[in-house]
This record gives sequence, C-alpha cells and structure tokens, in this order.
Amino acid sequence: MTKVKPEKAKPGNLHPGTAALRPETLAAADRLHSVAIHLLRRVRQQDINSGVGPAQLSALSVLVFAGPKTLGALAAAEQVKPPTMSRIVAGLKRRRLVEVTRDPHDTRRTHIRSTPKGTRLLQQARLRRIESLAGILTILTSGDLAKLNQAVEILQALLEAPPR
Amino acid sequence: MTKVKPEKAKPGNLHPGTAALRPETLAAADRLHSVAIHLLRRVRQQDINSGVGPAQLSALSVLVFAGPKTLGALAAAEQVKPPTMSRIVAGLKRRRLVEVTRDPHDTRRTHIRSTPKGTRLLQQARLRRIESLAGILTILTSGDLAKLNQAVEILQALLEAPPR
DNA sequence: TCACATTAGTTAGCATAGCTAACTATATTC
DNA sequence: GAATATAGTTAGCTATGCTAACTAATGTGA
Repeated sequence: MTKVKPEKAKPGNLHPGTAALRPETLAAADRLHSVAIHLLRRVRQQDINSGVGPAQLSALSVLVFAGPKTLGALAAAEQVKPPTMSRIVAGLKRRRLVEVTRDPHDTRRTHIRSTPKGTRLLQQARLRRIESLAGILTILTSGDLAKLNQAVEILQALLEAPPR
Repeated sequence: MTKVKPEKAKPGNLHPGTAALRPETLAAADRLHSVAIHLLRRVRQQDINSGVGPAQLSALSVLVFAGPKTLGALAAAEQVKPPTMSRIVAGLKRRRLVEVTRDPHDTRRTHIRSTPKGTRLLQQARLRRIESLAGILTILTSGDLAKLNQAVEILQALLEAPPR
C-alpha cells in the first residue's frame, strides 16, 4: 500500500465513456466476481506446498509458458513495477529457479529464463492447482461441464478483447 | 512465505481418496483456472483507488456482508491466522473503518463491526470492481450473458458443496 | 565528438500482509 | 483452587507492493 487516501469517489462516473450499465449486467458481474474469488481462494491453498510465494510462482509461470523475458517485460506482464520485479527475480534466482544473463547487445538489459528445476517446480505446483479444481468439477454431469466450458470460452474471448 | 521447502511432490496422488481425473475434466479446470485469474487481475486494479490494502478490504467485506465477528471468526473466514488478522484489524481501526468492543460475558473475545465510514468505503470499492467487470460484460449478447449466468450458478452450487 | 537526454535496472526506505513462537489474560474443568 | 484450555497480542522473520533516487548504458544532435 501507498499513502494514497482518496477514500472518496463518485459511483456512476467511473467509466466516463461508458453508458449507464444495466442492472442485470451489474448483477451478473457481481455473481461472477464472487464465484471467481471463491474459486481461486480454494485452489490457492495448494500453493503453500510449493515453498515459493505467490508473486514468485506467478512470475515463474510467465517465464515457463511465455518463454524468457527481460526484467521490464516480466514486470509489465505481471503488472508490477520494476523494483518489485527486481526483488521477485532475486528470490527466484536465490532458489535457482531462474537464470539471469545480460544482453550482449545492450548490457543494461537482463534476460531471465526458467531453469529445469524452476520448470519442474512450476509444473508440479500448477498440477496441484488444476487437480484440486478438477476434483471439484468431477461432481458435474457432462452436460453441466459442457455449459461451463461454453461460458469459459465466452469469457476468454472477452478478456482477449482490448480494454476500452 | 514460511521456511517450508518441500519443492518435491508426486503428482497423481494428491487426492488420495479420489479416482484418477479424466483428461477433459483437467482441461476444463485448466481453462477455468486461467480465466478466473485474468478476470480478477483485471478488476483488482480498481482497488488501488480505495486507499486500503487487499487484506483489509477483504476483511471489511466480510464484516459488511456477514455482520460483526470476533477476531478468531474473522480470521477463519479469511483463512488467515489470528496474529495476521490482529494486525489487519488494527489497520482498519486506525482508519476508523471498524469498531472493536470487548465481549461482556467473555472479556477475552473482541467483537469487530464495520463503522458507517467503513461500510461506505467498502460499498464504493465494491461498486468500482463490479462496474469494471460489468463494463466488460456489456459487449455480450443477451444469449451469451444467459449462458454465463447458467455457468455461474453451476459453480456456485459446486462451491457450496462441502470440500471432500 | 561530446554533452545531454533517455532507458534499464538497482538500492533504500516505507507500508502491508503472511507465518511461527512465545506471551498475557481470561474461562473452564476437575 | 490448581491445572488446562481458549482468545488475542507481541516479537520477529519473510515476502510483496510502492516511490524516490541512484548507476550504468545507450541514443541523439549540435
């Protein structure tokens, strides 16, 4: 947290360029929000077993699935400022989960990549999460699972659209 | 983070009492997991405007929507240990967002309730989140919105079922 | 070419948030 | 009434977020 203390805001004018939101859209957003929170809270418990903090795990995930990145690019991907990412990477490096090299053409830049150990650890942590979630989903009928998949597809498309 | 460093785990035996998970269930869990992460990451950006940290905001949310709680009950609701909640409540108290009183029948216990200021702040923060999410959902056709609502209902039921 | 501006990361210092261990104070139990 | 159990707090560690200020390297332009 920073020292910012607005603590005052006028609801209704938060999306200046957006027309008034319909009540049913707001209600849907509310329920979706709540369900997403509870879902992730459930699976997040699994991460304790990895022995690595959430920010390090998340950054490592980017490196494993999107390939090596410079520190700045990694910070941007994680929506975090460079000093924060600098420390997260230091932690990963200390645990030998990533390798850091200097760019030969621009020695200001650093390239960060997951080590085999890092990739292994991430895959296991990810599997634990996914399995814990899948364990919940097994109760579903195949029909309900299909409906769920449909909704996930809709949301994926929505999130890929550029933010207005 | 604590000093726990298992960093080793055997996938496949993580749910001892659970039969092997079907690949399509795992795939569905994977996609659902990913979409939930990106969704919440998007709305979480709104919280910066509240001037209160995420743990305080979340605890305040419990107090506003579920009513007053003892420190222990609040810690349990937030899946956090008592010392952690003790500090979170101290922060909320310092900002005059909650009131803390002692139980007259058992003076070890403290009762924590949101102040009007706390309730106002939370409602505004919540509205910002919901509106930012609803803003994304407005792109949807009413058919897609209905499908989404269905899926949310399915998930709600699933999460209310007791964890095995 | 050399001064200046820009860019990439790091360091320092602050606040928040998680934990365990150890403590205080109060209730409960035998 | 002594021992035990329960509710919270304090102390001290790690981790994660920020801004401000720094170093070092690169790019630009007169």
